[in-house]
Amino acid sequence: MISARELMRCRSYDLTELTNQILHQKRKEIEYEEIRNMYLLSPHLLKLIELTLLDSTYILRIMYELNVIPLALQITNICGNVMTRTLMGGRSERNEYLLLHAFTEKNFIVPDKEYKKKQIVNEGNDDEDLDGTRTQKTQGKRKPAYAGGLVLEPKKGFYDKFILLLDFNSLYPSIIQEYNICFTTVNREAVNKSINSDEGELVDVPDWGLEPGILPTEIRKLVESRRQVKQLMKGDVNQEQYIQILMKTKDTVQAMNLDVIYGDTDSIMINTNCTEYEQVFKIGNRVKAEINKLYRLLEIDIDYVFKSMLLLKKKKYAALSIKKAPDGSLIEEKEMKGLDIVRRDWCDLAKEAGEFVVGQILSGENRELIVETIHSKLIEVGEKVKNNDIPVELYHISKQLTKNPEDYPDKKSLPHVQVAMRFNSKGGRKMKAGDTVAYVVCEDGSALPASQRAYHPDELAKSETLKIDTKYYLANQVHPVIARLCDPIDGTDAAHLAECLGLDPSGYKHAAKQEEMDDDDALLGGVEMSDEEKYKDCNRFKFICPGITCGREIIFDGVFTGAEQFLECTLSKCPNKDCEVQLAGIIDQLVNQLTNDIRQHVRSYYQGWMKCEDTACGMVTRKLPLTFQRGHPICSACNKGILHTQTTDSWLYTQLCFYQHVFDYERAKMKLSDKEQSMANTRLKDYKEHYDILKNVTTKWLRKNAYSEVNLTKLFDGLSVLKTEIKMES
DNA sequence: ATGGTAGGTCCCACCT
DNA sequence: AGGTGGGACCTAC
Repeated sequence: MISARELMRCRSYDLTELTNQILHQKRKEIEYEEIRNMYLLSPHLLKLIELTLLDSTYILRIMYELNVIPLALQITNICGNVMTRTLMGGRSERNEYLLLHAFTEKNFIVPDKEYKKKQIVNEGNDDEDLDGTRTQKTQGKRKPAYAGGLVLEPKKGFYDKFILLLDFNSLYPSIIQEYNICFTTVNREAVNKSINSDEGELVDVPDWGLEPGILPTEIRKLVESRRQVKQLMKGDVNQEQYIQILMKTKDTVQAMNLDVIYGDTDSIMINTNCTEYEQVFKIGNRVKAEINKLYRLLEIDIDYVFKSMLLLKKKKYAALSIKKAPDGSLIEEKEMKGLDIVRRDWCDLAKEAGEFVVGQILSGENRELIVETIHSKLIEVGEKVKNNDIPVELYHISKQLTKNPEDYPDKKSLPHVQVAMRFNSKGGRKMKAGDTVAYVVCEDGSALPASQRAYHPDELAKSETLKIDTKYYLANQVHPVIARLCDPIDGTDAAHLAECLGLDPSGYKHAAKQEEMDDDDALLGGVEMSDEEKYKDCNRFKFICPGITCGREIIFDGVFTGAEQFLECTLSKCPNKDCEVQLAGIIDQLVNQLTNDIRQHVRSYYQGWMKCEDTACGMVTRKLPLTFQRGHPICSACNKGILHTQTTDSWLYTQLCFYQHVFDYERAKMKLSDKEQSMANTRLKDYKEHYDILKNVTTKWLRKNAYSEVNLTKLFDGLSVLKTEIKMES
């Protein structure tokens, strides 16, 4: 059981489940009451003995299948600990032994191990023992000892363009190597002070000149040997092609807007807005190259290319990954993270329905068709449930006991604890901490809340009166799982989904979708945007006509006006009929105006007005607060929200692109009819140089500023956080 | 005594 | 009635 916990993921780790999962055999369970009876007749007793021996062979065969002994031996050889201890689980002891050997070899004397009690958030005397020592009986949340990985707010929604997933390989080990983090190199006093203070002061990274520490050296050995093993396992598949891609990276000169849609700790997801596999790889490799330049050892790499993706929440998404097989064909694979479907505490009925829905959404089919298919599937599920046409196993819900059942202070409303208590009261095998309890929610004639109507599957099987609570399963299992998946999908909503399942839809709001589109999203969104859309938040270029009798405000929205034989250039003359001013003749004034406008925007960008992200607070300030959380300024008004700059670099970038666009003669020409194009090439062609002058003004500003070519901002935001982390923020 | 933090979701008690 | 905070569980990294 312990080894299986370490080596595989499973709903439950009891022998019946493992035998089923690994050996694909059905183990016969004997109920406690039966055992006594089996002693009454010798054939029955023989049967009992036979079953017991069979259990032993199951255990041996499972260990064989999982390679338990060779793997444990390998770990023990590497760490130099005791093999029985390896087999007993517990990871830290293995690390301790590995380091003890490494330090001893270098003639260090290692201090005795200290056992420290961990601080509980809610200070109080309630779990103080008689002798005054603090116990950890109340496993209330501890205050985290240090800050963990940053998780970017995802740009939720469904994507059908290729998504790149890049991640740092073995981030923490690499950080340790990159910055030479070791017990021997880090200022331990400062670390302890930092841990014990509430402020979480930062500790400096070790000086660059120091000798490599023991920890980084050991980690390098481990990472190297792991890399070798991986290489051996991979064989020579794909290598040639891999290198070739790498070589062509330089060719991708085209400036691109990298749209970072999500990231968790050591990874970044980029919407490439692209539908060509090879092209996606080029983009990915460019990013990779940019980032890897920054570090000595830290290395980012392309992990996945997703063909379509449903991004729901932090740590919750589904995607269709594609890989090239050795024969060149593309292999698709579903990748699901965090969704209810991958959790064991939802019943299979809900999970299977959810799996179907995810499959549909990712299929890339026509949206209306998908919605229709989902609806009819739900109608089918609803009817099957009502007609008792569902195998009872699909209703099983599993939850693990984290304490022994009797140790829960509030067991009344924890279904799995109640079921375990009843099970234990029968005598025989006792369910205890770490066991997984299966239960079903039943109608039992009482009016109690669902959480108090949970029964062991055996109780349901034996009872005449208990019945599956079908409404609970439709409303509280299937519906929420499906509704969450469909949230970003247009054409359906919680109420409609409920209706399909045969539930009363009035309780579910026909609410608008949860759309969290901010300016950034609009700018970089997943769909290819029209120019109007892309530049909708931009300031237009306005100019007051200097004509003595005119003074008209002229708005430049493009190069050409009118159509066909009446086609004109916006620079030819003032739009005021009675005004004779030739705009192309006063190009210097226009250049001045444009330069001023751009300066204004750049200034406002550097002035750095910030706004609190908490809309309830809404604080606007230029004063940088004194408190930071992982590199982000915290609003001093509400002490909660993160302050964001109002004129963002991406906005400024778009604004400059907009000016460029307005004066782009060649590009505007492409959109004209054939007849108009020929006019643009003849009668109007002299205006081109005037537009070019204005266009070049903006191009110069775009070049001048770092935010121009590639929008890596978010990405580097993430990276700077990583840098902060290695300063061991407490 | 027996790796960690971040984060979503459900449920209940408690408050306004 | 509706918000909030904490416990419990499970997952991502």
